[in-house]
Parts: sequence; C-alpha cells; structure tokens
Amino acid sequence: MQEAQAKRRQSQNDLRVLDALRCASGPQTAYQILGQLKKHGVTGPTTVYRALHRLVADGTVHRIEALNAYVICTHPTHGTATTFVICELCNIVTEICDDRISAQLRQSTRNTGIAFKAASIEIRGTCANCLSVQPEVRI
Amino acid sequence: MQEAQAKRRQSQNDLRVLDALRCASGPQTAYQILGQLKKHGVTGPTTVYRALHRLVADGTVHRIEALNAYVICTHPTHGTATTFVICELCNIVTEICDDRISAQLRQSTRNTGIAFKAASIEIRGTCANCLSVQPEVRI
DNA sequence: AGTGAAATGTTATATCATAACATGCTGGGC
DNA sequence: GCCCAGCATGTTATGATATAACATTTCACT
Repeated sequence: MQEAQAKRRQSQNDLRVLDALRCASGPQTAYQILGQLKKHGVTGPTTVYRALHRLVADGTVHRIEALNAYVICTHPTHGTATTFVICELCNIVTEICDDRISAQLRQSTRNTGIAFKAASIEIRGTCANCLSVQPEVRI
Repeated sequence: MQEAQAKRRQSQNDLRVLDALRCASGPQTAYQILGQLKKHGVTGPTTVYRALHRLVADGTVHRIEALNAYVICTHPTHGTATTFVICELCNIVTEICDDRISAQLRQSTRNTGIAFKAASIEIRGTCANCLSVQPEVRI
C-alpha cells in the first residue's frame, strides 16, 4: 500500500539504537538511548537523533509525542494510523492495531474535504492490568 | 458526561494568553505567546506555561503535540477525542469533530481490555484549499 | 482588617533537538 | 586494485522547549 519502504540496510548506530529500545522496558527518550550508547563510545545526541530519524522514517520505530520518547513498532505491517495507549496509572505504553480506526479517520476527514495521509493517535487510559488491581476505574 | 469543568474564573494571564492565541493565525508556541505578553510586562516563560496548563486542563486550549504549540479549542462541547489535521503543504491546523472517532477508539480499546479516558489525534494530510490548488494530491 | 488559597514574579536549570562542519567508511565503476 | 560519490559518523556549539524552587502579591471571603 503506502510507502512500502525499500529495504534499507541498517547502519551500526541504527542497530545499537534498536538494541537499546529492545532491552528497555518502555519508551526511551533520545538521551536515555544515548546513555546506553555511551558504552559503545557514542558521545553526542546528534548520533542518536540521526539514527532515530532514519528508523522513524522506516516505520521501524515510533515517536510518542506526548512523552518525547521512542518505541519499536510492534505492528509493522500496518502503517497509516499508529495508535498508542498510555496507562495513566503505570505509564505502560501499548501499541494497538485496528484498521477500523484509520478507516474512520479517513472517512471523517473525507467529509471535511481533507486528504488523509497518516495519523498518530495517543490515548490516555488504564491498562488491563491496572484495571484488575483498581476495579473502581471503569471501562 | 465527563469532566464538565466547574467554571473557573480566568486570571489576567489566562486572558492575555487567550488574546494572543485569538490574534494569531495558527498554533503558537509558548515562547511566541511570551513574545506577545512581554508588552504587558511578562518576562518569563513560567508565567505563560502556568496559564497554558490551566487553559489546557479546562479544555479551553489544546496542545498540538507534533508542533509543541497551542490553539484555542473550537469545539468546546466535545471532549474525549480531540482531532487535528495538519496540512503538510501549508501547515494550517484544523480541529475536526466527529463523535464516531471517539466511539471507534472506545470500541478498539475495549477489545483490548483497556479503559479509554481521552485521546489526542493528529492527522497529517492536505487541506481542502491546498487540494484545490494541487489536484494531483488525491483523497 | 485578617486569613488562606491561588496567581504571579524571578532566577536558575533541566530537557529535547538541531546546525554546521570535519572526518571516515563502503560499494560500484573503471 | 583504485577512485570517488554518497552516506554515516564524530564533534562542538547552540537553539528551543519546559520546569524547579522560592519569594511576593492579589483577591475572595469572613
């Protein structure tokens, strides 16, 4: 469908950043990643940001705007409506994938005469785990 | 419904920030607003950020995460799925309002066991005006 | 007028991101 | 093998966004 990316060979720093994100328990800021990469001799944020830009352009990594942080994409086959849920209790971030969301956004924008390219959706809520612990929070 | 805000009396700085946003042609960063408020003797960003926090909490103003910028809410009666379209050609930002979007997000999150509180949706696309000028961009 | 809560001012600093320019690595044509 | 174009990387500096911490003022209410 759209911008199926020509497979780019990932550079050494790209792989290091991906490693750092994989090892992390949640979204990481650029400077947290830099902290990890220092063990490989990386000294400046520029290096990290350059790798992140490539990986985000690829779709390999997503940026969570509300957190200024980055995560590995867990639904690489879907592209136009990346959706994250940020749990307000434990701050866990989950990527969800439901094509009806992008379908609805396409329809809603079409009604207003706007051409839809892509969307980023960030939901604040409560994750299933916290719900089971704090049952007074309702779906 | 949800968080129908008890009417808060807006402070002097709140009103100044709202004025600055109203006069602006689009989203304004905190420091752009600060630039306007300097004529009233405001000197530090703290003042602007404090007013913005109150106004965002109210729902009077929205933050556009992708731009680190702020706009006045144009659909104050709807609250749980603020949706903006950012035109990639002219950078105009439009708030759209379609309750089916939040309905779909509620449903998609319910399927995953997550409790939905609110969402911010930022769409990249092309506005109606730019589409009419550049017809090769398709809906 | 007295009081407490909210707002504001002030200074400093933390956090996020890019600019600008030099250097190094690598793969494809000769 | 050698060259060189294109990309990746390193380095230094700085810009842009946001908050901390604490002092002071304002204001509604009694």
